[in-house]
Amino acid sequence: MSHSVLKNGRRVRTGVGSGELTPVELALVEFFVSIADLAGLPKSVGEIYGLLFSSPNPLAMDEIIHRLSLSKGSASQGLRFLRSSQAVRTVYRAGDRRDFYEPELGLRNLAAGLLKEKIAPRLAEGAQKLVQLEEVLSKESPSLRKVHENRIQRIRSWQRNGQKIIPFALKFLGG
Amino acid sequence: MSHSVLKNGRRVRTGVGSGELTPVELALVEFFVSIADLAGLPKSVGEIYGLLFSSPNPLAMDEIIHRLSLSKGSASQGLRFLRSSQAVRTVYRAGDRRDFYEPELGLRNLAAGLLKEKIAPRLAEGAQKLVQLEEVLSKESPSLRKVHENRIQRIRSWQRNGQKIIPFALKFLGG
DNA sequence: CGCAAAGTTCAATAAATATTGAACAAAGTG
DNA sequence: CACTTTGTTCAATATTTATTGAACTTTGCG
Repeated sequence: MSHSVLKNGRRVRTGVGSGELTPVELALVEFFVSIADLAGLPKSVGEIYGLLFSSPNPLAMDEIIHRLSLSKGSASQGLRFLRSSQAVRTVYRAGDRRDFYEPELGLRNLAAGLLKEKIAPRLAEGAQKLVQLEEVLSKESPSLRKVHENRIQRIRSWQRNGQKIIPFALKFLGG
Repeated sequence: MSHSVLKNGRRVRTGVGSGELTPVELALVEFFVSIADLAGLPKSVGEIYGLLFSSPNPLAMDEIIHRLSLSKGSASQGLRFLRSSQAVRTVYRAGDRRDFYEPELGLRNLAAGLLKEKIAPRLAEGAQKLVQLEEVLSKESPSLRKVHENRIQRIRSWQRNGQKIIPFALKFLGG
């Protein structure tokens, strides 16, 4: 349990040591891993957010690596994603060169971040495909073209309705 | 209906044959593949829905297999998923033993189906984890427990807000 | 019935994705 | 500056997930 590894000189007090999580931390990490999975994000991203969520104070990357037994690469990439989607904030600590991280706790902001970072670009790409589509439409027989124009209208209507919801849903989550 | 490969060795030339898609079909299939990807569904599911979406008339499984060059297994499993999430309906054709499929075109129903089939079970699983969590909470030091109780409250509030949105969002999508 | 077409299942395999770790860059520190 | 700590990048590898195809079940028809 508490292998409090005194690294260089005097790091005393390590509540829980290397690669181990308390039961509560473990449960929270698992919870967020399952959310990450649902959202199509790497497990490591869920683990990192979960650990930060369970921590009373901000953590630095090396602590995250240690507690979760992650590689430096995964931790760096995971934090980059969480930062860029505003799921995590950096916190500065006097006399420490490392960046410390704390989780965003507002669902609204979490959702908005994911939306911007993960979903919006894909939807744009999809819309792009629709444009290409219109170009080839004219080459079809009139009857088939009518069917296809109809269906594409349908997609357009989906897009409009989807757009309309967003600001509204975000407001809801803002509580 | 105009497509066919006569099995007695002769091919009757028709619109579009084996494993080929017209440009419009291709664009629609790609569109839905990118949506499937966004939603964390297998590519094949997107392909199947896309092909059905582009088709003026219902298609049978063997036609889908042929046009998309899919295996029987993928087609069967993909259709099973689409059926179970109500993204696709079976249509009966007199004198034909095969099941024919047509796409659901209403965004509301599509969304509701995905929600029920893919999302809801995962969220239930997540809620389950939270229950386990409460059990171990009591073993923590008072100050840490306070922090954790707080954060778990936060998750609860996320869940409540999420729930509230759903019927509302569906109504929005209802056209 | 017996046969053939339609559809399902699932172990093996292929394809896609995440993770690792070693090489690199940046930024303080003394 | 040389040195150490911190953080990034990305090719190689491990892990996860989807797809295939052959064996099986089911269904309808003569």
